[in-house]
Amino acid sequence: MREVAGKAGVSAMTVSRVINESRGVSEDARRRVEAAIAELGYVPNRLASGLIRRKTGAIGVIVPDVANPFFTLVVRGAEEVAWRAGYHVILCNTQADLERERGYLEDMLAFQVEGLLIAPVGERSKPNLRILKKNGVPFVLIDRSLSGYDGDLVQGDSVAGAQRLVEHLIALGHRRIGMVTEPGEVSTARDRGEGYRQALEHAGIEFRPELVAEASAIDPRAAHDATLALLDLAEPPTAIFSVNNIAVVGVAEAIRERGLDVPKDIAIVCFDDIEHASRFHPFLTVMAQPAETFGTIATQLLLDRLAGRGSERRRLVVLPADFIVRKSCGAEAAVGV
Amino acid sequence: MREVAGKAGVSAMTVSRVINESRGVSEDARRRVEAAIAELGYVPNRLASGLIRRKTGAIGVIVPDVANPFFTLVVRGAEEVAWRAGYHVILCNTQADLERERGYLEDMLAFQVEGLLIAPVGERSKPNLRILKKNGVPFVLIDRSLSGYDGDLVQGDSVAGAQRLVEHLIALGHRRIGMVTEPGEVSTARDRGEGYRQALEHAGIEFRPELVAEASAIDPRAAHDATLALLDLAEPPTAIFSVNNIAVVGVAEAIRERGLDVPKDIAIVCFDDIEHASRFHPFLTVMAQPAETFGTIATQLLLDRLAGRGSERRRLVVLPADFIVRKSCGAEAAVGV
DNA sequence: TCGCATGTTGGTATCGGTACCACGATTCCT
DNA sequence: AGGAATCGTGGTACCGATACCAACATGCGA
Repeated sequence: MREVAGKAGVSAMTVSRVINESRGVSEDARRRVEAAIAELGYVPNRLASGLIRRKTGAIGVIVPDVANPFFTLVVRGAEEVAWRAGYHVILCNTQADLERERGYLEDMLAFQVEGLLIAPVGERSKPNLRILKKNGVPFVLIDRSLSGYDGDLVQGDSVAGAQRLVEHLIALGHRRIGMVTEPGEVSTARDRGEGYRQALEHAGIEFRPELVAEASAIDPRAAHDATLALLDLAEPPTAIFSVNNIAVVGVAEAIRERGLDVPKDIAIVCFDDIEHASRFHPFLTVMAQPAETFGTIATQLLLDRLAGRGSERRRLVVLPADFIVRKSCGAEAAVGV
Repeated sequence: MREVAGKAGVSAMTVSRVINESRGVSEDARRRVEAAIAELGYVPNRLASGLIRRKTGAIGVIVPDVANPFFTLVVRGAEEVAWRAGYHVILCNTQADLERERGYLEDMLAFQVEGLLIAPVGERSKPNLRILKKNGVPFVLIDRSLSGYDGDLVQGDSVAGAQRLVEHLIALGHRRIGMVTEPGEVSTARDRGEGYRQALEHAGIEFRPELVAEASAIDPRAAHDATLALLDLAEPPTAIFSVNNIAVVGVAEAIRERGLDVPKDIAIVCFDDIEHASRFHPFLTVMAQPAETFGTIATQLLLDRLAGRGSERRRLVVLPADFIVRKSCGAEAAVGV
């Protein structure tokens, strides 16, 4: 920087003013400085300015798995909005591991990010979030809530969505409906289970615990194993509701392994669409969540807070999902809400 | 930090030593400092330490589209290796836009990242990379090369892979084989086109330019339009080779739109697998690239350079793809190389 | 007993910018 | 014309950590 100042025949202060486009610089001086910057290929050091201004222009996004199509889109949406607002995204992938989540949170603080978007691993993430509170860094939860959490949150309507999917199965005549779910510490899994139960109850069908198989992790393989357990019951289900798009991959593999045909032998529905898969081969009946919108809105909420425009109160955004009927249940293809 | 020092009854220097685990601190002092850190929830400021040490512990990853399953996996692989080495990943999404690419590159420099992984937009990215050279920041290209580039590079064997796919189609009796490709400024598109031509040549089939449709962008919609042009030819192709997994989504949509059946009426092959889609519904015959490995190896190369372990010469890694025969060509399913 | 190596600690300058204040030169007002 | 307001500019301290050096206590060998 001093080099630039020397070349332009001005002081470092004036260079700083030019970079930050603050007024109070003569046209003449500005031109000389800009010429010097271009010639030297000078790029200002954000660490230094961030240090004194306490603004880094970076926000952190922490998700369990970027390779999950849902979170991929969330990240893309977040990145898009952040970019427009002049912010950068530092992406962290926790692999659904609490220790890593904690490590990343601390590191984000160390990097002085101005705020965070977080899809927490689960209930046990609470102590991790407390670190944030303690350091006064604003954050917005995405997709998953935590019991007792009262901050900003963007989530889908898991209860209603799950209910709608199961009602669809019931309307097609299914009575033994299985559910493949993920660990109960994830709020969406709990909510979708609740929707599943409500649908059964409204239809006067008894809830049977043995028809709910909990996968040990958010992973197709775990869902695959859970599905096999359902299929090997004395009275296997005639339809399966998969808690999300990752699990449904394992569900399909297990069904294929048992030589069954979808939808002839068994019907499938699931939460979350599989973007490219469904365009390539529209087959699965799903509740499609507007994943990218999760990212854009959450980022918007965060940016509002950073700009001091956020209201005092918490802001809770619930995004509805689209019910898309395709072929995996044998029903006539049609689109409804 | 001074607060911690005060609480522990030592100087800031000693606190710094404890944080950095450097020796020369008594057990007694160390314990007091650690207690103070825990009690105050103190997190060291990386900006400040980065400023003086000229090490930020961050690397940048710049890709055209994180939502592309290939790059998603690349990012996951990179993040994984970086994390193990104590580095963080700052993710940038250029949307295949040159201006954004340039903006991100400058911003990464401003953030003082120690190195970069880049999948460049295309040939026109060269001036952007020159900025990096000028500032002496090491970087590794991923997936795509640039003519005349002589730095580190991790890429797939596009020529051989494409050739293998087209040979498969020829072996099944196809003679009019179309190709849906992307803009020629992307090296992989050029290489795959080359493989396509070689396969035809070896089989004594004349290369017909009208059977190659170039999509205007890396986007299913553009590929869709290009495919329609092929299907509406007086003599449409009996098979289509799609340049990648994103394009094939548009290809399939166009084929469906024309009321054709795959593989009965037309065969499809493509480069890159669609991870979740292929597990859910194994259908498409593809050359599956080890995308995650692209990320891990590229990051490893970069880390080597950062540690000064990189050799003087460029390092070029070419990863072979797996040929996976499924149902989209009507051939018997089998796995080969 | 002295000199010196070793181990522990604190002081000071510094990384590269920016906030804040001060200063001289204009311009404008009454 | 004299004073105030405005503009352009530079000087200095400082953000929070670390490199480097100096200072001190201790223990050892000669």
